[in-house]
Amino acid sequence: MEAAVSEILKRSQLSVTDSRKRILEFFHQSSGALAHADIERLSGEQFDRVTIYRTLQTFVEKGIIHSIPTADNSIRYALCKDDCAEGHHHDNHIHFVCDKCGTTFCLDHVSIPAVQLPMGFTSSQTDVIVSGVCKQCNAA
Amino acid sequence: MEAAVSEILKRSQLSVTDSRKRILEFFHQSSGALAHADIERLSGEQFDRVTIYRTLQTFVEKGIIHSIPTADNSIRYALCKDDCAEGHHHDNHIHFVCDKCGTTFCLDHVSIPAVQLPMGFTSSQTDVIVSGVCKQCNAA
DNA sequence: TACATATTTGCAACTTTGTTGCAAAACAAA
DNA sequence: TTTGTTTTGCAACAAAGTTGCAAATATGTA
Ligand SMILES: [Mn+2]
Ligand SMILES: [Mn+2]
Ligand SMILES: [Zn+2]
Ligand SMILES: [Zn+2]
Repeated sequence: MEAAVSEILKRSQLSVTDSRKRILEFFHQSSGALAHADIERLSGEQFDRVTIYRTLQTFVEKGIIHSIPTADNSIRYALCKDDCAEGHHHDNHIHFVCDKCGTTFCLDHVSIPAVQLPMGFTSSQTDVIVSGVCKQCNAA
Repeated sequence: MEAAVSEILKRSQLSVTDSRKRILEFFHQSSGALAHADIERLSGEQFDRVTIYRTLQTFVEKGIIHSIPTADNSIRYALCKDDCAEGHHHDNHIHFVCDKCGTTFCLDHVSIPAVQLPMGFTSSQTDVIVSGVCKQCNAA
């Protein structure tokens, strides 16, 4: 794990530092998306708040994670899959927020439905956020 | 206009006050959605920030306006159409954010597409935010 | 390995955004 | 007009995010 995250950082031409390794590990260990506050909690007093802000920002720029808009207006982040690179995200999937456990999932295999816009409007991006109850919570 | 907004307030069983009338007028005069900061700017020093927060909250509860999730994580609000009432919103439309002018539109006549969720997931609500270039900006 | 250079971090100070309690002001009903 | 209820503004606070800068850490080279 430790070696794997270092590789990812190097591939993105980032210096390999404690905070970056640690924060990237959190994402690999988590099933859902993480907010700034989650990382702050997970890391205890290990890093300064500012470092977490800057690390998340850097990861987004490098195409390592993407940010997720949610209905309750809290920014969350999740790992990008394959083909995101610096300045080029290709995260064409919908997001699901569980009303029970609060987890935010990337549903990678559900593609974004096409919407028919009124005349004159042109679209560059479509975000879909579905809320409801997730698999785990429905089973329980 | 002044009389019209007073009517709406009374219908929702709200006291008719200066701030409520004024803020509701802003929404009727605006083509797009408004954020708290927009209202603060539009009203100058006329009202306290706290009053604006409380007024928006009250309007949402009464079904007069609805809040709109946006990709840049700023809450915006727009007027509800017909059949929203206290505690019962029926705003089944998508939202469009223009990358050029920044305006957020409610596209009332575009219905929410159905998405096929993975086994085990059940949905209660779907939010769709399309970004791109709006009619006005495309024409210009 | 040691050094020089470039990058990142932590701290402090600050801004912006949002919340709460409470007394004064405004409103609604009689 | 009077009375009781609701709303407002103020103050104080909490949470969230930003910026500049010096110290610490990482990287590439000798
Ligand atoms: Mn995602
Ligand atoms: Mn709307
Ligand atoms: Zn769940
Ligand atoms: Zn536009």
